[in-house]
Amino acid sequence: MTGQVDFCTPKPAVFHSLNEEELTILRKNSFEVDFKEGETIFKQGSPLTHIIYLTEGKAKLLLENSNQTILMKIVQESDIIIGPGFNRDYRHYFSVVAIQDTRACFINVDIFKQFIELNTSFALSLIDFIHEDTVSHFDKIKNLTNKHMNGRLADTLLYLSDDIYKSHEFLTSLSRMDLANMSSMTKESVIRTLKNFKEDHIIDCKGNEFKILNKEVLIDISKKG
Amino acid sequence: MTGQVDFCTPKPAVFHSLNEEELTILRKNSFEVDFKEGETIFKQGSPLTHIIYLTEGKAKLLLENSNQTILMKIVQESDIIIGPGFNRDYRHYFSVVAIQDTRACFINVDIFKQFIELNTSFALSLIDFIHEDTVSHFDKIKNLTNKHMNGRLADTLLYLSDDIYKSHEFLTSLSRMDLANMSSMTKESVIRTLKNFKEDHIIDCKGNEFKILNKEVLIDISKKG
DNA sequence: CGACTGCTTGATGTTGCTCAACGTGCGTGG
DNA sequence: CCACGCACGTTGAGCAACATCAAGCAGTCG
Repeated sequence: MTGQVDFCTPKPAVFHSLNEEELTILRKNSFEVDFKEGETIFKQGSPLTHIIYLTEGKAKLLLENSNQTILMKIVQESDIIIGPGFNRDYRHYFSVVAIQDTRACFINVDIFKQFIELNTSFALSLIDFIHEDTVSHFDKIKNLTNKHMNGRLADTLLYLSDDIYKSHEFLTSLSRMDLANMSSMTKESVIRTLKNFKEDHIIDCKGNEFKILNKEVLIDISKKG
Repeated sequence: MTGQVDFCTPKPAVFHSLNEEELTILRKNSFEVDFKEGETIFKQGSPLTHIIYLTEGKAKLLLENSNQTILMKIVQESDIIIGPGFNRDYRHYFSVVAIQDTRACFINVDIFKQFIELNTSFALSLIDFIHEDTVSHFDKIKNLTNKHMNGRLADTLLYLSDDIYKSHEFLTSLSRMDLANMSSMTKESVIRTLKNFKEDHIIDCKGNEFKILNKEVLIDISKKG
């Protein structure tokens, strides 16, 4: 952590439901912190004292385990991060680690809870937001049980291209191991599968630079599993 | 569907947050329907017009797919079923099928939404409830990526024994195929693994009757994967 | 009684993990 | 400056886990 700025601007869509008065309270009770690439924003198991959203940069959301790490998703600007520990055991159920230099806004959890108690349309937006996550969990579970390595890695590449880097060509700071944890395979299998995709001219990659050459085929592989 | 009774009693814990007036509205806007074993209570993809909870019996919650079915969990008396389509696209994201004769209470979805808008402590309970589900999804994802068949089937048996039938000895209407869909394996593998467990005197089973003989070992298998 | 559904078993094939070895770039300390 | 360790990337061989396929069996329902 290198910097700390007070009064961050609340960007996530959930906050659209707040009125001016509430936004003022929010601004007064939140602050920003800068993280460098690789730094942990918060750690699974630690106390959940603040709700967080990113104002800049990207971070990976990790489900950790003695044996294994699962990369659930990449969070980026305007993504709000509320774990299932909120209002329950107040613990973090996952870790969040910056994959770029990142600025995060911290909102005191009690203030956040007050908004739910005072503003029902905020509560409703929040429920919508959590449900959006639920759908992605369903997708993840379906993919894990249905798809083979080709399909899962194709999914990961399409996710990075479409949702995160928003280009068919991107430079990422994610390692082969990260891609493996995203697709639930070993790093060796990631390398082998990428090699196959390259040989079939579906993608091109050198180091951390990726190019999607034939998106249709990639989508096809993702669908067929 | 064989019967229909008006004015069901709201049992799920979420409703504890409602006051007398609201409970009256709830009773007036809900009704019960009886289902026989095997009948579909609602189907994935169909419109979500009612929130449901069971007043009697048990049902399986299924994520369906062209190739595969995933049995996510068993719902039973007092479990409320709110899908992620609520307040979003109003579609069901999973199917629910009775595994016993079951009575379900249907609550109009608009009325349900009104409660969230009028009663913030109800909204907060609901968020807690959805978060509870999120934790179970995390567990499912962890299990799928970490554990081998032995561990996954041990999980399923412990879940049925501890959470559903609440006895170390139970008779179930779930088929071998259902157990397979719960543990994401094939029915053949379920049969083989059950046989191994029997040979090691960890469980005993004849047809649909199950007995857990050595719970400690079963827990151990579940942990080790 | 015959068709059907669910259960069981064995043989066989595939997927993808593990392990081991090696290369490469980068930072650190002598 | 070089030596060294370390993290990451790459490749190949062998093996364990698990699915698929095929066949037979038991119970049940019209």
